[in-house]
Amino acid sequence: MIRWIKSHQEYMDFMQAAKACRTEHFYAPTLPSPEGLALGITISKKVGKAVQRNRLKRRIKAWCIMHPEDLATQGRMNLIARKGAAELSWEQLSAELCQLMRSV
RNA sequence: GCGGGAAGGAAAGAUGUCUGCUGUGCCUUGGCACAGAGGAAAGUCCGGACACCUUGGGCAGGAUACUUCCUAACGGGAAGCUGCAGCAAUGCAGAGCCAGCUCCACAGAAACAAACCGCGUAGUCCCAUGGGGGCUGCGCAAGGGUGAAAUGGUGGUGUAAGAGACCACCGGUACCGCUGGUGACAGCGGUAGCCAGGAAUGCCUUAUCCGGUGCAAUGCCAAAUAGGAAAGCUAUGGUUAAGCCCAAACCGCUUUCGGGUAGGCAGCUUGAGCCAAAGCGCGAGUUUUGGCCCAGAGGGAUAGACAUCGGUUCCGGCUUGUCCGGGAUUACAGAAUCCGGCUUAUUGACUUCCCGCGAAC
RNA sequence: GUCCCUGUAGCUCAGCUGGAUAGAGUGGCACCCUCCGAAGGUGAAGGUCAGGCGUUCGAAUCGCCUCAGGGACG
Repeated sequence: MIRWIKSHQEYMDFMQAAKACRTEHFYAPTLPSPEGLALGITISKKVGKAVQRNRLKRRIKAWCIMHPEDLATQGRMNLIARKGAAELSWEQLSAELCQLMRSV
């Protein structure tokens, strides 16, 4: 079961993250954690306007629910979207997320 | 048919499968039922409701500006008035330079109460028949030239030369009277030479309105703790949420350092609400009656993927049309306390009305 | 939520109490200098003054409305 990170303080912990993975449109710092998997999503205003940011967040959430076999079993991760991520199609997005999760 | 102009509404998708989210209700406590973004939710350009701030007053400051009306209010809207643009439909603009100050570059004599050239004339000197020229002084706004702008135009009287100095007509301005209109104003008649500028989206004047801060307002519960330290101002002082002052009230106030907590509930959606009919009003609107309940998140839900059918457009086929196949595209954009406007963004279209020109009848 | 600032040559900025031609540095271009470069010198080009409307005789400058970018506070 995925736990979504919601508090501001927990997001600030990722400033000190040692390990990080990156692809063309995403940057994901990770932290070790004893309990199960925890995911956070960060999309800044540089990515697009409010409609595009909301749609990208919903798509990432939906992909994580549909592909639990690709995700790690434990650890904390913050998915930060970079410029251009809102223009990706569904196939491109899932391919990039697959690549990101395998490199963890 | 061509060209132009104005107004308006609706928001381009529909269905199914799988996987999910938020709220409310129900009970067997994890299932079911119902509901779940917009016309602009946006920009934050205005106006309010609501909440808090010991109190009262003044100045300062801000906003608006033809008239009447609508509205809770408005810088919004409706109907008109005047001016300008346009053949017209129509569009755009709107207090006051007879209170004071300031500015009007360059050019020009002069940019506000003006003499450079010029037109006249008195004295004097020179050449000297008439007359011409120089210097000093005075009168003159007709002509020239400059400029965006130089004191209304035409004709006459008048004069040394001229001039609204005076006269006639025309144009403007101010005032008076009558008529129409709630009013801005319009029409008619009369009087006055009054006719010496422009800029208040320059300072400003006049009239009207405005206290400040904002739902992270504010209230309650829970948790935590050190009512701590230093510096400054101190009763002719300080504070009273704001630039200043006064009154009244109160006795501490300001800055820095250090420590703690950063959870929950309410506010939070029944409202200047929406729909329909009837009445009133040219209209913006408003009154009555009946019906309805229509998002409430809090790292922020309202969806993601796939399939089918559509819309628009492009390419190909031939069986040329309510055809078949393939590709692209399917706007702008996401509630955050809530309303009333304004402004901006917007795909493909649609509806209604008006004006001009041309043709036919 | 409440506010503030900025927009001028490819880049960094002046000019902002209206006055005509919008400047400076730097970069790019051409030429000179040198055996060749660098440095230096000379010359020309390059602008919708973010956009629109208005005020004025005249607007980069004043007023209003938009657009874009950046920032502050709790």
